[in-house]
Amino acid sequence: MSQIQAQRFDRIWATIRDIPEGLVASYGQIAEIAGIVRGARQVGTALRCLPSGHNVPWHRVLQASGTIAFQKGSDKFDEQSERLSKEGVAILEGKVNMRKYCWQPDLDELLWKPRDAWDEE
DNA sequence: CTGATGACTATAG
DNA sequence: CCTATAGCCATCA
Repeated sequence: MSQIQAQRFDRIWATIRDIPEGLVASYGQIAEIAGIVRGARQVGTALRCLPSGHNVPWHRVLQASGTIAFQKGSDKFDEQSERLSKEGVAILEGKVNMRKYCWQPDLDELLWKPRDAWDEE
């Protein structure tokens, strides 16, 4: 794996770490904030490649529709829905009300992150 | 190199 | 709401 790709993963993970507890974001949203155009699938790829021992709240990432990306009934599906419930995010039939729980980072919050560190690639 | 795959999304019917 | 389709692009075999 190249350096650039590793940094891209880091950026994705860092973005997801910024999602506050009790809120969620979509894959496309994470990609956009991380500065990756049309990168929804890459966000999924990055999460799939999460190293063990990470502290990334991957369960706060959902599809744009608010649906959990895993197949209903799978272990991952159950784990994600349980983790979200524990944080106070209501799950109904494997879906979340994005209107209510979607993370909308403030402009301040975005500026607070030094963009210089992102442009190194 | 090449083709298949997927933790995606938007659009159309 | 559901299915089908078509883009998408890093990974992986």
